[in-house]
Amino acid sequence: MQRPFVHPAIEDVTLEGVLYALAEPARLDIIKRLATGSCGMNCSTAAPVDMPKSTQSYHFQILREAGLIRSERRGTEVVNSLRCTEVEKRFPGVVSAILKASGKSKKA
Amino acid sequence: MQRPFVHPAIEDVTLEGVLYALAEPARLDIIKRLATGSCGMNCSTAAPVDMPKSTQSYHFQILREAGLIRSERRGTEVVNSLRCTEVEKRFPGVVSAILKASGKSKKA
DNA sequence: TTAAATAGTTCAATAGTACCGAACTATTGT
DNA sequence: ACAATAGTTCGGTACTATTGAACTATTTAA
Repeated sequence: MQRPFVHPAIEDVTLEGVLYALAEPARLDIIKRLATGSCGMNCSTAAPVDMPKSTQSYHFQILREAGLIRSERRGTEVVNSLRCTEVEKRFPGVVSAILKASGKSKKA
Repeated sequence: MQRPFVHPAIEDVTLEGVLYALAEPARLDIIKRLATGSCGMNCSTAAPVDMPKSTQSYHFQILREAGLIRSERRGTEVVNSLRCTEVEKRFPGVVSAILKASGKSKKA
């Protein structure tokens, strides 16, 4: 039996959970990818290329439970979309500043 | 022999490191405490009350290596201060938005 | 100048979390 | 009904966090 996806209500979303989720480069990557496209993406498309499916699944679960994404099954795939508007209202500037900063790399 | 404190140059500070450091509630707590006082604080003062010293030391090291604080020995104690201005210039809005958001708690 | 007090660091062992292959579930198309 | 596709769950291994005990650094006082 597969458990249905759990999405916390926006008022139950915690800053700790959001930061924890975004602190992992692979997960921040997923969020960045979702942020570029305007529509939802399936897991394989949103995740880094050579990441094992079980690891993908794990990271999507963390992002979902942190309140950053919404996942819904559409046929054989699971479509993931950002909950940016809600999260931005709850913690103004946090996710947007992180996304903006995420382009920067270490200078050589 | 005790190793001297290591402080990364601001251009070597990574978003990943900053988020990782702040994703831990104990460490965010330390940063919040340092942000309220305008001057530096020793480790015991800045850390949560009943945290063992070895754990304190570990967390301060993470914050230091992430580039969020500067630590310097002053007599028997180590004075820690924020590197907010620098970090804010490198990743505009990130730390300030997190600090602003950090007051919010789950609704009952 | 040594001894005690204070403040923090380091070490090493244990406890907890992440990662990923293998097996499983759900849905669609033939 | 069967194969294909997309993702989930399980369980073992590998990594990370936490902490008591021992150590280091500095100051103060005898």
